[in-house]
Formats: sequence, structure tokens, C-alpha cells
Amino acid sequence: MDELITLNQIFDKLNSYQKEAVLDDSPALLLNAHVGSGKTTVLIAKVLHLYLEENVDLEDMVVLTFTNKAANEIKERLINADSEHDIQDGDMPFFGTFHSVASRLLAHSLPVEELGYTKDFTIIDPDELVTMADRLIVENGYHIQYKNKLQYRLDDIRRGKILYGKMRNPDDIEELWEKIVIEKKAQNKMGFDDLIINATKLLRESTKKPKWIIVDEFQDSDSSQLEFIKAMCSPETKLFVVGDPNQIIYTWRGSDRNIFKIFKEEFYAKEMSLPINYRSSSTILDVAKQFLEDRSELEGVREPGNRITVKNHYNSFNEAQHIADQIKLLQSKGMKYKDIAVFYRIQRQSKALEEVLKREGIPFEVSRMRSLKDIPVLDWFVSLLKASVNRDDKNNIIAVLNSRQFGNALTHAQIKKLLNNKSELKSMLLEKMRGFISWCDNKTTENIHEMYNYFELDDYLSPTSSTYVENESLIIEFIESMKEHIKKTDLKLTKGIIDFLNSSALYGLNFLDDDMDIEEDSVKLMTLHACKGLEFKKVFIVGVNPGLLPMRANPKEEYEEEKRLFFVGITRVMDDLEISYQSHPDDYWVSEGPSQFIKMLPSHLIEQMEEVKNDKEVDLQAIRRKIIENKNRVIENQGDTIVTTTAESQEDSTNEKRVKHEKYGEGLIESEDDDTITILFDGYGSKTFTRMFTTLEYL
DNA sequence: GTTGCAGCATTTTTT
DNA sequence: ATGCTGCAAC
Repeated sequence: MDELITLNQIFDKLNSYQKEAVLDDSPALLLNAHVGSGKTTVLIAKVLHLYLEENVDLEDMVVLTFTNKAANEIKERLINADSEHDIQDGDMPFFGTFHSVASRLLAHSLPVEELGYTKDFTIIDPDELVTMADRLIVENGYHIQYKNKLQYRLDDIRRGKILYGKMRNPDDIEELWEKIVIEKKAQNKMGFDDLIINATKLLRESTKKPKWIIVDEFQDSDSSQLEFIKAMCSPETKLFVVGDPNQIIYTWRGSDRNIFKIFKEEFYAKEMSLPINYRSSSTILDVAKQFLEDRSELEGVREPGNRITVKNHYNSFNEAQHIADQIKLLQSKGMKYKDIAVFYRIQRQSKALEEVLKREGIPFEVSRMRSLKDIPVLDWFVSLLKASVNRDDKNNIIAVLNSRQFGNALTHAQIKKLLNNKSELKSMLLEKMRGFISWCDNKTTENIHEMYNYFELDDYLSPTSSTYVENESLIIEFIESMKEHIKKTDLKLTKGIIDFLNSSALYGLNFLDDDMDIEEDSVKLMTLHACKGLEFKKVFIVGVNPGLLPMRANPKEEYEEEKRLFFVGITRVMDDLEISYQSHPDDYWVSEGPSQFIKMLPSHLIEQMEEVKNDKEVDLQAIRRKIIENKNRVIENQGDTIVTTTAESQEDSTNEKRVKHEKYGEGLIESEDDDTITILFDGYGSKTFTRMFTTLEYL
């Protein structure tokens, strides 16, 4: 049996806990997968075991994840693991995120008509929902408070919270929400949550049930996702649910902290665990355990390894500079950039790191979310397409015509007249949108790119503008990936476009990544939330200051989540961890000095505890202010050439080329500009510093 | 409508 | 520290 070899190979590598989980046949199994315990491997082995040994069709399995990344990894590993059997992407129709599986069921098999939709429904993303809300507020004259937080407030109201923050008086948010619900249905649109909720309603009545439901990262589930799972179950359906309660870090966006308990009770689930961590040195695990509620279960198999390092820096720039120096050192010793990561609590903290790493010539990649809003031309073009394939899509018609940059810059009132045919004004764009579906009828996927001329896009992208070339190529690229998608799905043109638009709402802008030149070997910068599921040899966790990490957390619940977040960060580390805090944090609400978390680190596991000599340190904040003042002055007196000088470079350095650095000793200035200075140190080599944050003595 | 003042939040993010 | 919001006063 040739095809079984791969399964056997995988199976042989499993430990006894993992094997037991793969072979278990209980109606419902809750697998407590501790960090680094080979959770995904078990999940893959489970699917292969069911498919190859138990003869369960892949189409009878539903495999649910929370992110597209996780879903893709699972599918890819299955495709690769069983080359003999030739598993194809198309063989796994119900492997995907909760939302994509729900969306697929709604678009293809469930009777959405019963809920007042058609199969051509489109997905409304949160940005568009806010735009819709804004319009409804104006049209109905609603009084809405905290309007800039509308998105959060709409999320809140969906979960039944009406007042925001310390708001004293209620406003019209409830009426607004009711109008939104009606409007969404009128426009044949579903929000992300509607996908799950509507699918759940219809699945309860459906007779087609899967044989197995497998859920990854179950700890991130909320109650509506649990209902979705429940609705898919027949009495014969078996459940295999994997997750780690120690990695619950998303309760603030609705995941249920007691989901494991609820699951166990509702499904009478058997509980098993994967306790053995293969990833981290035992020192790292011992450190991590300090932040665990139940420390007993996590077992390591690795040697003690190096102790961890704790460092104090003056501020975020000094911290970044130090990390850059360390990275260079590690790299010179043979470590790859991609084995190194820097974690922080909030997005904003990446700034100092980005600036310094860029200056030091270290390749890095920041993981940051992107949305269509960041690429105005695609934002507009997607609106144009959405409005063209959905006749009821008032939102996007307005967005297209209203746009100053690309559309006709029409006011809402003008658009209203136009839509009611009460206007002498004519909009070519509107005509084109209205005629698009019939235009598609005579076209095939092959000539989809003709839509560029159909819409006469050149007129709207203003060929004289500086961004024309870029915008044009973005649209052509977009149309190209749309073409690929439609070819793959084998749908009719209009249907295919709808399917593509819906999947890009769910998949984000992934298709653009292919064309981005991302440096393979680069240092990764990310928030602690984004690091879940990854691993690195060397990790820096920065800004471990009171108020920042842990973040000011009032209820005990939130403090516990901060602990779990720190735990997640530490457990990404394979070998070396360096934690640092600042004496002069960037934000006023962050306190100086080490946070509670640093005090929780067992001292025998810490390599060194370096204190910064604050008395001798220059007040860098003051220098920074001075530089900004100077810069402003330069802008004010643009006629004059004023050379901005910093406290460090006040000496006339044109003649004096030798300097002395506190740490590196004496050296010769190689080059310098407004922001940086490069010095060749005697016996140390050349180093580049940020002027602002370097104290140099001119000799 | 505009202005001034007191009170407040400040974060993480996938689909 | 800073900017935003709601609210009262004009």
C-alpha cells in the first residue's frame, strides 16, 4: 500500500499523546494542546488517518480555522504530505475559516432565499458598513454620539451593549442599528457576522451533515461560532476540537473565556492533552510558566539553554539602537535575520524600530494589517465593481460617484436626484454601472480585461496625474487576479466577479502580496497578538513597562489576559530571549521602569540586569524638542539657510574629525548627515548612530 | 453656530 | 500631554 507510507511516516514520528489523539474515536474530543506541542501536526495526521484509514471522504470533513493563514497551512501540508494520493485543493471544499465555509455554504447550497437574500449576495466589510451607517445617520437625522468610534459602537450593539464608555445619555444608536439591518437585506448584503448567523439558521434545517468537524485554535471561538458548529452536527457527526486555554488573547473582541468548559458540558466531550513542548529550551519554559495559571501541565524535552536577558534603556530609540547592534552581532556570528523577531504591545512601537533598523541597513518586515482603504484607487474600483454587479448596491453607487479623486465628485443630493431620474445631469459612470451585467453576458473570462476600456477608466484615473501609472497597473493587476480566480472556480463572469469580490472581502488583499518584493531573510517586527503560532530562535520583547506591558488593566480578567499575552510571546522563543524596558517611555500614560512582569521573572534564570546611569544621561526628550523647534524655524525662515544643530554636534565638526564615544571609545568621523553620523572606531570598526540619541565628545 | 470648559480615553485585530 | 466629546453658555 504505497499511499499509506506517508501516513505511517507521519504517524511514527508522533509521541504517545499525539497518537492517542489521532486514533481517538469519541463523539466529541477536546484536545488541550499546550504551546509548541505539535498541534498542527496532530491535526494533519488526524485528517490523513480519517481519510486513508477510516475511509472518510474529505468532502465529509469540515475543518475550521480562524485565519486564512492557518487554513492555507493545513491545506498545503495535506497536499504535500500525500503526494501519492494527489489531494487537490478542490477536494477539501469545507476546509477554511468559519467565515469562508459559511459563505461558501450560503452561496452554493443553503436556501438563502428563505432569509430574504439571493444567491448573488455580496459581503459588506466593516469599512463599508460604517459608510452605510454614516449615510443612514444623515438621511434619518439620527443623533449619534462618539461618531468617530462608530465601528466599535456597532460591534457593541450587536453584542447587546448600548452605551459606550462612560456615556450618560442614550442616543439613536439602536434605531440606527435597526435601519442598518433592514438596509443590508435591501442591498442583498451580509456582514461578516451575518455569514455565521445566517448559515447557522439554515444549517439547523439542513439534512446534509458532515461526518467529522475539526476545529483549530478553538480557544478563539465565540458563542456564535459554537452555535454554527452545533447547527452542522447530526447525531452521528464526530467532533475533534483543538486549542490551548493558555493562549486566550482575544476575549476583547468577543471570544468566550469559558468556551472549553461550555464545550465540555454541551457535548459531553472527552478531554485529552498534548503536554510536551518541543520548541523551547527549558529555561524559556520555566520563565513562561510564571505567567501561567496552571503551571503543572507544561513539559519540556530540551536542554536548559541560555538564561534570558533583561535590559534597561533610556528610551525607545536607545532600545531600538541596542537591538540593531545585537542583531548585527548575531548575524555576524552566523544567525539568519529570519530567525530573529521583535515583539511589542502596540503597533505604534514599531516606529522607532523601523527607523533604526532601516538606518542600520538591517532587512526587516513589519506585520501590519492593510485594508483596501490604504489603496484609494482599488478602494474606488472595488466599489465600482460591487455597484456594477449588484443593482441594489446604493452604498457603492454613492461611493463611486461621490469620489473627488476618481468619480464625478457629485454631492449626495445630486446623486439622489440622479438615481430618481430627476436630474438634468448625466453620469456616464452610472450608465456604465447599470449596463455592466448585460455587457458581461457577451463576454468570457478571457476578455475580462476589456472592462478597463468599457468603464473608460483612463478618463477617471486622470492620465496627467503623478499617480496614474501606479493606479493603472494596480487596476490591471486586480483584474488579472480576478481572471485567475474566475478561471479556477469555473463560474460565469458576473457570478465569478461576485465570488472574487466576496472572497477578497474575506481574504483581504492577499493577492497583492505575490507581487510585493518581500525580503525572505528579514527580521520580523510584530505585536504580541500577531506572534501567536510562530516561532523564532531569538526574540526581543520591548517596552515591558508598567502600563504598557501589562497594559493598564482594571478588571482582574484583563490583567490575566495580559499575562497570557506575555506568555504567548515568551513561548515563541526557541533559544534566546531578551526583555527590555525604558526609563523614558514614549507615552505619558506609560510609567518608567520595569513592569510587574519583569519582577515576576525568576532571578536565577536572568543573565544580567543592566541599569542605565540616568544621572549622566542627557535629557534626550529635551533635545528632541529642540530639534523639532529648529526644524520648524528652518521651515519658517525658508529663505535663510539655517543649519540645525543638536547638543551633540554644536562644535564645528568640519575641522575636528575625531570623536569619543562613551562605549566604543575614540574614532574618526567617516560621514554624517542631518540625522546620522558614521564613525570609524579605532579597533572596533565602523558604526552609524542616530545623532539625536548619541552622546559624542568632539576631540 | 460658536466657544470654552470639564471629563474622558489612550491598546490588541480577524473575518 | 493631547485631542476629542458632550454639554452649557452665549
